[in-house]
Amino acid sequence: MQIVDKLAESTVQSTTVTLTERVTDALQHAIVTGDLAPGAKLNEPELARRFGVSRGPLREAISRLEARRLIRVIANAGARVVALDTGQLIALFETREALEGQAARLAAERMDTAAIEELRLLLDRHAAAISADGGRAYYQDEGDYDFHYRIAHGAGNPLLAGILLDDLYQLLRMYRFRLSAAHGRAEQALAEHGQILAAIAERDGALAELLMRRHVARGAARLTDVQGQGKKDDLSL
Amino acid sequence: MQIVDKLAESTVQSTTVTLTERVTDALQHAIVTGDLAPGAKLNEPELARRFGVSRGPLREAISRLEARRLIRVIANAGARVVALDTGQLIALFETREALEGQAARLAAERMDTAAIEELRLLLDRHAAAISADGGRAYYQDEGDYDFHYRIAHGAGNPLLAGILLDDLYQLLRMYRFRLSAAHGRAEQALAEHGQILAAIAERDGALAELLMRRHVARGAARLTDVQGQGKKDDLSL
DNA sequence: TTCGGCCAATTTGTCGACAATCTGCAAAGA
DNA sequence: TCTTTGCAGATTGTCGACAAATTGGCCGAA
Repeated sequence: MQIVDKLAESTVQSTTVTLTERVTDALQHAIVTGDLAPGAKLNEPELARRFGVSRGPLREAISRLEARRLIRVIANAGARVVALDTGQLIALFETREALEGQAARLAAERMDTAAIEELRLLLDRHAAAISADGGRAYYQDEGDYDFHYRIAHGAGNPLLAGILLDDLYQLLRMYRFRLSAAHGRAEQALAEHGQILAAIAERDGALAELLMRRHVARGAARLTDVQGQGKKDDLSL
Repeated sequence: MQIVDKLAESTVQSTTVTLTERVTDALQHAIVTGDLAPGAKLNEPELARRFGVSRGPLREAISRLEARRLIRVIANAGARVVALDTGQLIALFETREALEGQAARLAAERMDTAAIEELRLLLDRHAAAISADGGRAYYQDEGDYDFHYRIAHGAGNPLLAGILLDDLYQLLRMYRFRLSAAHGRAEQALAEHGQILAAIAERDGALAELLMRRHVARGAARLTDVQGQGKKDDLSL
């Protein structure tokens, strides 16, 4: 916090990007990466100076990130970065399990064969990356959500995709960032993706949903295993 | 829009309610009831005059209602009340099906016996109201969500409840208001509530989930039946 | 008649100042 | 010494003005 964080310049000159959008992105990044720590009090004048804008767009950014559950605002008392704890992590995965299971079911009903084939190629690329990495981790970057992102969109339900990808995704990233999950079992995760895709390709919605729900629940177990090696509840390390 | 809409005064003097919160409530009400029609352009100076506040809190209210999916904002072009259509209605119910099914499952695991008994009494009250009304409709007011509200809370997952009750509830109310659903089959709906509750009381999460998902899906069918009697896609009547 | 360009009016985004509320510290009282 | 109260400073909420972007209407050219 010593220099003014330069807001990202738009690389597409034909679309207008507001300061609020830029501050939202920058603030989100600072939160997800832990630069602004979980539970930390957010000071408006200070952050406005940091990002080089007035308090107006900064307040709007805070409000947007509140909607994404990264920030909690109490009227007249201020805003804080959301605190992380095991209970919330479990709640997040229970919620995602339901939504991603439904997304997989709907994808089995609605995804066209071209998109399914693209997804198969995507998993091939994942497999190659895992081999190159010696099978230690399943890094997808946005790609961990590239598969899930594709399924969420393939479900053909914009509301469902919006909740998963706009409302919950950044909170999940926050946990993943904090837990530095080297997922282990990369081949297993990839195999699960493959099974889900096979069920979708066979248009078996019930099976796709069941497999996806298991997959998400196993992801929860892996993350809580990592977390179990430290303090049980407080992730504010 | 001839007089200034008086913002509701707080009846609890010990807590401070911001203008933004008041404007959010008033604007939400105007949208859900159709006073501000689906698809309508929102004019900031006009609405600020209407509610007797400056544009700042009005903009904050708009942003909050965007998070609740009642408003769609395009940067530099303005905000509109969300348009309603069959596709979105179906998307809403598919999403609720997944979430409410999960809520029922979790409630079966976690709800304590006192809360279950209260819910049983609640259904008794619902039954009495239906009898008094000659069985024509299952009016619950907030009570249609009194049962669902209770289940969502009984699930013990604040994130899941938040999505259902904060993020999606008002959009659902908007559809219900518009479709004026006399649900018909009041006894059937009540019976389904009863079956869900019985499964929860028996701690049978899988059954509770299945029954709840069916119940929500049937609700979708009823609403689309009502809507099917008018224009197929456009609910902007 | 239709389409494109230009301009003025309006709306949306942002700014900085003022009002309202909260928080922390110091002093006084028990 | 501990607790309570009051006050000052800081922060949050709101206001109105200015800047930036959009929209609609009119005019001219094809």
